[in-house]
Amino acid sequence: MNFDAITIRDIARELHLSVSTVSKALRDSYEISDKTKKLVLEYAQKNNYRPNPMAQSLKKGHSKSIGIVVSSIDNQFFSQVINGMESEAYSQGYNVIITQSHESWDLEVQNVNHLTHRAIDGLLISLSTETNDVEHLKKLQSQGLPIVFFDRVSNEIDTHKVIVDNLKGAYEATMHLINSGYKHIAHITSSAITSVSSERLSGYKKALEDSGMEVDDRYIKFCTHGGQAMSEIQQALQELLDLEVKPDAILTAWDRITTSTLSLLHKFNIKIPQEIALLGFTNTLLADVLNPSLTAVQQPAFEIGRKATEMLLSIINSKRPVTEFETVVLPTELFIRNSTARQIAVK
Amino acid sequence: MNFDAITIRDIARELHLSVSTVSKALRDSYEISDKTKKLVLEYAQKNNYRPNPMAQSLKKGHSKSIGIVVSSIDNQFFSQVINGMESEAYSQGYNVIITQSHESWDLEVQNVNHLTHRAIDGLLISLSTETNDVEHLKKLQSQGLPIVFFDRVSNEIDTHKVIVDNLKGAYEATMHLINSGYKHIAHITSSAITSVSSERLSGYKKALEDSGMEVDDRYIKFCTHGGQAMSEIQQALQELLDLEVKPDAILTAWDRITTSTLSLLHKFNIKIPQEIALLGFTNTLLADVLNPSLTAVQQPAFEIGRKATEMLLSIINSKRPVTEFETVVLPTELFIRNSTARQIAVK
DNA sequence: GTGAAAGCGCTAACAA
DNA sequence: TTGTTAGCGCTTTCAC
Repeated sequence: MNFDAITIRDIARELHLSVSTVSKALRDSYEISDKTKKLVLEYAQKNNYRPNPMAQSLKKGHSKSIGIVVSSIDNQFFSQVINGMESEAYSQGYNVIITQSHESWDLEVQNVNHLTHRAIDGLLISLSTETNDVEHLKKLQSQGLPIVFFDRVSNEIDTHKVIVDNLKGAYEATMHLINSGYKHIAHITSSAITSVSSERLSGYKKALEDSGMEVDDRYIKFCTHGGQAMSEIQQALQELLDLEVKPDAILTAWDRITTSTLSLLHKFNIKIPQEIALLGFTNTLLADVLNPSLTAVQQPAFEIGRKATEMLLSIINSKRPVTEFETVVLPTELFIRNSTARQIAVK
Repeated sequence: MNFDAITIRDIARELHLSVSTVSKALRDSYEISDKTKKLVLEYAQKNNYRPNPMAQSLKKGHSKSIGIVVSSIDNQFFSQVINGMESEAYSQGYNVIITQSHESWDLEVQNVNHLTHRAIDGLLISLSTETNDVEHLKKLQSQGLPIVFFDRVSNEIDTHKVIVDNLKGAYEATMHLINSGYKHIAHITSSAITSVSSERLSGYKKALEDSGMEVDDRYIKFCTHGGQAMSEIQQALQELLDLEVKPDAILTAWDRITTSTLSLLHKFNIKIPQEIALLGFTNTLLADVLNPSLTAVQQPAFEIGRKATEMLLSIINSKRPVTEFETVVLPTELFIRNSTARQIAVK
């Protein structure tokens, strides 16, 4: 299969002009006479000429597009983030290329390599759960690729970052559970490697400690694959249910873990919140219509994406190397719904 | 900001070799001695050489990547479709570039133009709700860009297509409602322009007719923006509720309309299914844990994506122009849950 | 086994 | 106002 698209050269030949004249006419250069411009433009139009973006990029040294790596787009948090990114990027004349790591380090590396270097002018990335080793990103950065982290960041790399106040978000969430009277609050999170998990874990612990409650490791479960597999979460949950004192509330730290836990509690026929209350980090638009409606810690996803992109573009457009980096911390918001409603004793 | 990445030329200069030798060594050509290969490879490795994909694409005439246009990735149906596409594409050494039209014709055209021509080797597209005019696609196709439609197709363009049996899906869904005893079944769908909507509408009508029930246009509501705006759906719903005989069941034809309708019914404090039953097309993974659990027509999204990609790649890899096109029709599946459960009269 | 050179489609400095 | 030319980084024939 090959293209029979016309090139600038074809136009030049046909019109008995030089390629440069055509090129300039097409770009409406002041050097070219109106008559020639008109001629060229009309011919181009008629023959449906389109510049070859690759040749343009190669020539100009940039592609006017930025790469995005997220773990999974079927996570409303990330799709909202991406909407924010698109919005900012488009407004500045950039396009975005979206790829998914599916929480796998291998795929992350593969995607980054594809997007790599010059094919994109900059990279927006949220690390996969598995990612521990960020050498692939360090190298790219040292080669001059502007990178901005959002959500799951690495502290081994110095660059702009956009995160939320995970500690506070988890703290407030846990406090809400404590204040509602729950006594045995479990925490299901992903791998402790990620910045996000460890901060949320700290918030959870701090709330317990500040309330004079004991932090019991048996109530903390890690899903190292980020809960991509239901089985992983099922096992974590089963272990919690097998404890001599079952938890009466669960704080889930990740979008997918939250929704999966909800599904599993249904499957196990456990009443929420009567038997176990559930409070989760999630950006699903359906929180209100879940059964029960879900108390949730929500992140300003669109703004995260918008801000990260704005920062990335500022690096890209900077005349000189940027060496001063900034970390923007946005607030989370707690929406209280029925899944944590303390039951009034029914007589 | 500019890159100081090394090129094949730098390696050649440093190693006192020619560019062509380096190029060949890098590609492990049989012409090059092991010694030289080793030398080049090591140097490249050490200095973290990466080929410039744009130059490669320009030279080779293809980019090994395919473009995807969907209306919105925060729709589980599309994210599942995309997963299927990625899966097939990766297995054949292709990458995917995802863009969103947000149900807007303008954005669709803009995205297609960006992905356009040579920057991608082929296009997978589901039309936006607004899209009526497909000239932009016709032109591209006539220039040789392989295009495969999925989900929302255009019958003005002759190419491979992957769809589901929308008529049957809607027919069975409506039949389920009828058989459950519902008498006044409303239908909320998007713009009738799209193939999908009109087929589903036909299925709905056919079921009513086959059951000897009257098709009443007042019970059919169109959301021309695909339900992107909640207000649109709210108005449709309000009009249904204002009818002298309120519907006792609603069939929603689109993912977003389904979930929004559910939210609105909650907001209006309408009991589902007691007052109004709800049955919708949706691929959300949360159908089981919604309140109430949602009877849904689900599409084989992953397979749609996989199949469409397989077909696209077959065109791309075809030696000669493909002129025989095929439309694959996959089945939908009806999952019966509580949102349509006929109430046993409680004494 | 290695290298010179042409060219993918486009842009832009410089000539005419 | 128009044309010539030299690349952008890479691949690939064809010489040596």
